[in-house]
Amino acid sequence: MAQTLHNFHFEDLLNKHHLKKTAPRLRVLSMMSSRNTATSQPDLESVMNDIDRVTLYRILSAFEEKGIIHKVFDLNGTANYALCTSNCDEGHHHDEHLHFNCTQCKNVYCLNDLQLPAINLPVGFVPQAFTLYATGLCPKCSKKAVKQ
Amino acid sequence: MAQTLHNFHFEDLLNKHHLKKTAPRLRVLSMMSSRNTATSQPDLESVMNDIDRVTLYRILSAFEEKGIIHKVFDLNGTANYALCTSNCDEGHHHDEHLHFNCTQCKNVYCLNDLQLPAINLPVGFVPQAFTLYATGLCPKCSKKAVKQ
DNA sequence: ACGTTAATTGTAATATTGTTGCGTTTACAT
DNA sequence: ATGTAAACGCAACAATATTACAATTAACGT
Ligand SMILES: [Mn+2]
Ligand SMILES: [Mn+2]
Ligand SMILES: [Zn+2]
Ligand SMILES: [Zn+2]
Repeated sequence: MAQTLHNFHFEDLLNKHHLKKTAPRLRVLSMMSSRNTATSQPDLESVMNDIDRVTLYRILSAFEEKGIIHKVFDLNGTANYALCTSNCDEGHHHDEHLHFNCTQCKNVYCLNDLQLPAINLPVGFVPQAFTLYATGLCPKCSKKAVKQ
Repeated sequence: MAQTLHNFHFEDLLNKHHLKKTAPRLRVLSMMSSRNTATSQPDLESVMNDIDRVTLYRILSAFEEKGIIHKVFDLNGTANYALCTSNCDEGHHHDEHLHFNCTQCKNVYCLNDLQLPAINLPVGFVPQAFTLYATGLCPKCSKKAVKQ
């Protein structure tokens, strides 16, 4: 998100979901909103190395359950987390956008604006949610590739 | 695959890729071809508990590299493996089909016949491959749901 | 302000998944 | 039959995730 988000936004967000405003939670929200790509669990852990690992896992699963963030696995099966932009409710996510995983920088981009085309499944399959994944080069890495 | 595949098919397959025909490899191929869903790493490990874990990992990554199988992460980030049906080459996969993950039985189905619609990405993103994921109820589980 | 309490965090222990190094075995080409 | 590279088994380790429980603290009513 290029937009600067302020702490009281996060505090409101936590309030709304009946979650206590704690330092670790605010820091996680702040870190994730300061990036334009999803944040991997290893990243989160190394940046917030003063916060206990278990606490981080609990914060992440609480946020995910409340519909504040959503989880995406990248090419290597690593968990990445990004703020939900759509109005995701407790237990019901609506993050049916494209996830672009750059093979160079490994970043995962949420392309929220890209709406999925209609899919019709074989008989018997009852879909609940779709996600489209793409791999390739992100704008930064494709630019670099041209220069060389 | 409902079709019964015979051992000599697997032996030919291994030959083609310059892989030695060993008992563990043949058993992995046999197990995977006997199922109509992808096989999870935990499943593989518990069924083949007499084969060393490391050997299984090495077989899986060799097969994946050769384009014999492809890897899919399910909802929980667990690795699942399925035989490639498209002509996948060494290092180049073409498994751009839909992966359906049943929320009930947790099985991952490769819906090979379902071709992906065209997607146009924002400027700068250079795609290499796409995968479409869906979650929901598979035919078996949706049938059970109706009965209750 | 202050005390109460449920929610949250920290700590330790454990489980699961995946990797690396190395010695032994074996498939297969000659 | 024999030599050899490939594959396997074993041990040790690394990374990721979960559980149980004790200590702390944010939020609430007074
Ligand atoms: Mn996303
Ligand atoms: Mn598949
Ligand atoms: Zn990139
Ligand atoms: Zn099912």
